Amino acid sequence: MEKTYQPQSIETNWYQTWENNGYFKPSGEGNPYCIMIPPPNVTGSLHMGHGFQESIMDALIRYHRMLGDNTLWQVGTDHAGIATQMVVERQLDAQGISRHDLGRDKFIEKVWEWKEESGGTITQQLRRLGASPDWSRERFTMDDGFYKAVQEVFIRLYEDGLIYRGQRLVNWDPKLHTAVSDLEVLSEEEDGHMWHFRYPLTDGSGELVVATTRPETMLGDSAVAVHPEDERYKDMIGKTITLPLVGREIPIIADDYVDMEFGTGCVKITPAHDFNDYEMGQRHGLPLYNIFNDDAAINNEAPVKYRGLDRFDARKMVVEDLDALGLLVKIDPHKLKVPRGDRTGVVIEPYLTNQWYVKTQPLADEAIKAVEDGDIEFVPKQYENMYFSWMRDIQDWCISRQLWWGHRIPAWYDEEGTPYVGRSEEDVRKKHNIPESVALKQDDDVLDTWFSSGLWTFGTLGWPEQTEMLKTFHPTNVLVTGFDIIFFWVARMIMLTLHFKKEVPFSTVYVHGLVRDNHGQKMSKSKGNVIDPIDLIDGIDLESLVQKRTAGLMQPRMREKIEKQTRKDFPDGFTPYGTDALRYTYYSLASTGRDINFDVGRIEGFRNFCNKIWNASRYVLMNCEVQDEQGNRIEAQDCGQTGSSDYELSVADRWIISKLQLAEKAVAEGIESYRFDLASQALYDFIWNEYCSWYLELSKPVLNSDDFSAAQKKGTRRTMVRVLETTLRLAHPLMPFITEEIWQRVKDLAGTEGDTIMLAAMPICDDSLIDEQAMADVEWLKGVIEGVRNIRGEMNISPAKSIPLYFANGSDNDQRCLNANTQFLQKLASLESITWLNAGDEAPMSATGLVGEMEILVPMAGLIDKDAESARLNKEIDKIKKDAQRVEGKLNNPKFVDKAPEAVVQKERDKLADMQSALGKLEEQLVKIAAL
RNA sequence: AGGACUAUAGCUCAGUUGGUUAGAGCGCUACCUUGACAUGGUAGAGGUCCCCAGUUCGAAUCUGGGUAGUCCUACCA
Repeated sequence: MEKTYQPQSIETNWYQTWENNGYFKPSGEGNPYCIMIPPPNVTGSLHMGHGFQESIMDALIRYHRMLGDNTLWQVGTDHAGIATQMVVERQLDAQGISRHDLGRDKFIEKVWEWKEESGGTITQQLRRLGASPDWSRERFTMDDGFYKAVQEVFIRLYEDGLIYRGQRLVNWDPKLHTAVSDLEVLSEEEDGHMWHFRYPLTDGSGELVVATTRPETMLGDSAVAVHPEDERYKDMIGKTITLPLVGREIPIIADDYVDMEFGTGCVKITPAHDFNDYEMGQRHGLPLYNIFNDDAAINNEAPVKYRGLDRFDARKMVVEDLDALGLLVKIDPHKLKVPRGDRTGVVIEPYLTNQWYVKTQPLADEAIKAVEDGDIEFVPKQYENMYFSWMRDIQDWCISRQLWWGHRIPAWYDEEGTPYVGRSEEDVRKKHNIPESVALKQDDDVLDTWFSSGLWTFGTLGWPEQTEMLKTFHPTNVLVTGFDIIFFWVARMIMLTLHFKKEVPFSTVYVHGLVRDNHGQKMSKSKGNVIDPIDLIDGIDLESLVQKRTAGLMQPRMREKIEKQTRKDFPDGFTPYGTDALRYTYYSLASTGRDINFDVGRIEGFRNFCNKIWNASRYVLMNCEVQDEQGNRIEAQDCGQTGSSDYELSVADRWIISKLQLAEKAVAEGIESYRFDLASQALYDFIWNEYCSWYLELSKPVLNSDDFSAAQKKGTRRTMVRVLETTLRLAHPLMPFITEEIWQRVKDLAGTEGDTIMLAAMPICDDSLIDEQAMADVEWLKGVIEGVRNIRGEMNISPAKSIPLYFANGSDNDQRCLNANTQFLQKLASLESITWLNAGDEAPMSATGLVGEMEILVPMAGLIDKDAESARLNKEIDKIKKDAQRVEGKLNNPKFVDKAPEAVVQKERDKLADMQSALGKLEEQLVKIAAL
């Protein structure tokens, strides 16, 4: 074994082996356990959020697999309609080709080509993380099976009356020329203006002043509204306005919706271009004047002068023209929320079109009930509120998209535009008796990507066929996801699955937080703070990192800033930390679903942890094997065969076995409650602070001294290697690579068999192996050693210097412990001699420490400076005094003594007695020292 | 506007049903190349648990009110 842990040399090999041997497939035995991967975009690449999410899923999967469950991690990718189409369009754009030049079929061919070419990126990156899904079952949301499922779902929903086609306002993306759902629109506050215009009454009796943030829409006004109670305008209700620039005569109407306090109290109403106005238009039977075309440029409904103008140019011209007519009152600066497409960033228009909708209310009712009844549980719980509030106020879901890449809508139109829904043109003709003479044309639109991903849990398992996989693994156990797609995906999966499967898609939704940078900032390309998980695994030099972060940035100023920041934050780039360290970092930060701030400093600590495990294993092997000079095994030593009894277990052996049980319990509890931070913490603590720091140190005197028998040595070797082997299995779900690498070398020494640690048994806490006496005895030993080390440390006694140690005021138990642990003490505290003082024995002048009631003494002669020891004692005395005062105060308070439970009071009394006794001893000692 | 969440060591975070001497990792200080490991060891410093009030014998923990931050939902032209 190498002297230090080198992750890159072991990771890819093991992954290959696992995958090639089919270890990721369900075993076919045991309780089913299934997780569906949230399918990443097929053309995407791995970011920190994926890394976090996949690491969590992989830990759960590996844990359950090792528990013996029939474990399936279903993997696949999403066709991601808009995102993918945009990527390919951008590429074509670079060659000066538009998708319209190619035509639909050719374009789609191009997208498939692109998918073949780059679709493997993310799945390869998933492998680098050590993820263990069943790749043989990999799916794609546009593969044949999914096509069938999507069709079936659409048709059945249509037949159930839950899908309809309707004309209404939608969110229109003028760049993509498609409708998008409410969720795909992001509204941010931006600086804008409020324009005030005069609208003259037709009869010349006066005018109204309206305020608007969107002057160009006045070309489509069909009314002006005021509040019915508004005294200022009461008389004008029912009169008409002659709309400037257009010349249309439009009514002044009264509606409660108008806020008298806001602006002038008069609202221009443009039903075709505003959601609220649309509603009002419906209430008052107002006509709709659609003044835009698909590009959001002015169409022929508007006066000739404005036709063909872009909406923003039109705005300018309208304002200028109104000003020229003396109708512009004023322009105020105004902050307003501007709706933008989440993909394109352009301003979204409310636009009147025909679209397909899912009637969500009936589906949502069931979906709410499933969570209310506890059939689905969110972890953490508070996300259920978010879910409920959205579901209870859900709008119909616009599912058609005017894109080319996606699932084509299974609807055909005759020449009158009547839609017929069916599996194919033939099917439609048969169902509706449409003769060949009538031409049918399939709907050009495709379905919202989330419509197909909503079928993910059952679509991937073979539905609509009743497959064995479907029967075995559905409903799945847990969905691991971010809160940002609860509405997009989780809610819709629940609705669609309940409707079609009559069962929930999963029983638990584990919602994790967002991965941010170390300052709590969202990672984004434009901020230049993105960290690629692969770079953490493989390492990256500073120049490449700077290059990566600044590539493709538009503004040179940002570029400079990002470069500077990067050089400052990571002057050496990243060294290769390896997958296991990265994963461990994620786990350590995965607490209660809150966002995590990823600090690169932490990963280094866990890389060191890997190194610790590595070297501890080297030490164990060194003692359990006869090795050549390179450290290769020549032969195994006898580590106590399974079933043999020619060995003895020491207190230390029984202690570490006990501690191992507790660690097993803590890890299991952590994983099962999705507290990976607690699981990883417990494991870290056990391995580093108990196994390495104490147990392996305690093994040294046994193995290196002739004072111990062959049976004792064997007992130690046996415990050492078996605890290591068990710990590796315990750690495997969190750190798959290093554990496999080492396990292969120690398994036979520990009497274990198996081809891979992946399929070995997860260790489970055995209470009968917990030895309270052994744990107490080792605590005693640790107390004495730490006491001596404290004196050494504070007195600046060289660790190389062997010192004598005296024990005073010890009990029978202390003496028993001492006798049992003499050699350990001698070695670990580096003692030259040990002397037990009975009552009345004269003690030399010493530096002292307390272990319970017992005193340990390090003679001062030649070692200890009087002043330093006085200072040390004073420090200790002050500390205890302060604490004692507090406890005394409590006990002197009669209310406390009367009202607190007796056990609590007694505990305080005991505490005080201990402190007083300690104080007495220390003070006595201080006097002695001072008298020198 | 409504709602959720967060505030604990210099930094990133734990802290179970109110009873601890409030913890961990990193960083910091001093010492140490001892035979697994300097990606290491030993010892240590470091906290007004955001503020105020309340409940209680007792509050980091419960209640109310503030302050600051993050996020979600809905939005007034």
